[in-house]
Amino acid sequence: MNTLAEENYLKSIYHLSLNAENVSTNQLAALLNTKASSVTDMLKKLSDKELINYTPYQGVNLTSAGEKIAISIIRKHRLWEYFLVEKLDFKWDEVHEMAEEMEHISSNELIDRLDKFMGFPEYDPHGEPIPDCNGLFKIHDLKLVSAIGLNESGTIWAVRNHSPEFLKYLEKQELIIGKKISIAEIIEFDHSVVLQMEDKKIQISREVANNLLVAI
Amino acid sequence: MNTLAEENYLKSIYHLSLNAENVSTNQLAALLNTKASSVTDMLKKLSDKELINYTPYQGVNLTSAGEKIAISIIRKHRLWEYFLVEKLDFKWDEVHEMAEEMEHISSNELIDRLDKFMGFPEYDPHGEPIPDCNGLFKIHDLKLVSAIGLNESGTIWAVRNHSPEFLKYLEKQELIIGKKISIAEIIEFDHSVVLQMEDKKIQISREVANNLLVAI
DNA sequence: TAATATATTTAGACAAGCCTAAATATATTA
DNA sequence: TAATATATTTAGGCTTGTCTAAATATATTA
Ligand SMILES: [Mn+2]
Ligand SMILES: [Mn+2]
Ligand SMILES: [Mn+2]
Ligand SMILES: [Mn+2]
Repeated sequence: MNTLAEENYLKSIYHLSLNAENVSTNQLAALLNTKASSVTDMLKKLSDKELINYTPYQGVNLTSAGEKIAISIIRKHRLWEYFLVEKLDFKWDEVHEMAEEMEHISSNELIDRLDKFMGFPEYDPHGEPIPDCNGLFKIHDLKLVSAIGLNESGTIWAVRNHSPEFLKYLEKQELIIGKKISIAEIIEFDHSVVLQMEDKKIQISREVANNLLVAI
Repeated sequence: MNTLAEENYLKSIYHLSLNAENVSTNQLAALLNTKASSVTDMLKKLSDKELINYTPYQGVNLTSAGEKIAISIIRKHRLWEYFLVEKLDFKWDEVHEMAEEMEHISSNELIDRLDKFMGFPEYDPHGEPIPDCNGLFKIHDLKLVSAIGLNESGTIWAVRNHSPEFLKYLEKQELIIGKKISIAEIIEFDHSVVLQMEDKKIQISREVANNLLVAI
């Protein structure tokens, strides 16, 4: 149907669109680890296929056909991550790269049966919602730890970064999904945050706080 | 490591090598649904990588490095077929095409854990042996139904063709793995074969007999 | 063994996806 | 608003894997 490269571009446009209406060439180049000129080439192709709306110099957004494809890739990614963790006992920091390959297995019948086999899970190992076979998924009102105020509290719900380094660090600090935390102190100088947990206080950097989502 | 195209060539060379010492350019072109000139190009590449022994005009065979890769692709193919049938309830005639994609998922750790998850199965849904993580597998002395004599009997053990049409036909005729049959008659004219089964006789064409393997 | 048929390789081309360098458009800032 | 900086696109090229047509090697057959 669509090539692997096209699918990866659509998925990246989808993810970047969550933060800004239009996605720029350079944003895509950075996320896809490629050059701006390569991105321009592909944007023309996707535009010809009517999967994105593209006006030169003005950035892009997905058409509904493009969004549908993006969501189906994300559904596959998250279901395979769930499978790897729940059925094959991988850790949450080990599955992202494998899922990057598996998300391109084309059969929808396969992924729907996998979904059923696992009991229709709603969240992947990183707390992200898994779209159902119609592309629908739960949207929670989550906040970055870096964006909540002093003494506010919440429950760790999801992470914004799937790198093994980040996930291993969180695990070591016991900052896992479901944990209750509150903001004990915000360091003005470097925006580090001191978290009050049930049994201890820990300090995390601004960068960590920027990749950790809580439900208030 | 190796590209998808390279993996498919190695796998095809492996399969064709089971019947003849050296594999010809045209045999590969036919199996891979491509042109002889394309095959020649790829043979040069694989030869440069020392995955095959190639002498122009003389056909090819796998080096031990090439064979190792071919067997690992076949291991993945068969384990995924087993997974699709045993865990996701697909029928044996539905899984081959999906496995053609899944066999290229690169992680060996993943496939070893999948193997364990399923209890280290020894045969895939088509009766073919699944190589273990060291590339070792059972070799049975099987015979084509077309190659056994009048009144000889055996047990259907494996099929040589994975097309949905063939497999559906076998299922309709109850020619499934494990069934006992004997040769009741061989029609001289077109080499059709009449099989005696437990409760009935059925006649199959030479082509079907050529794709059905029995253990004597 | 010479002529013919078949198999294989070579030559030249193309699409996809990527690259670097240069040109051009947009944004910033003086 | 003019100069400068940044973002984006265009031009031209490369690699992989494919193709058709032509050349050449091997096999078959008279
Ligand atoms: Mn992931
Ligand atoms: Mn995830
Ligand atoms: Mn198969
Ligand atoms: Mn099989």
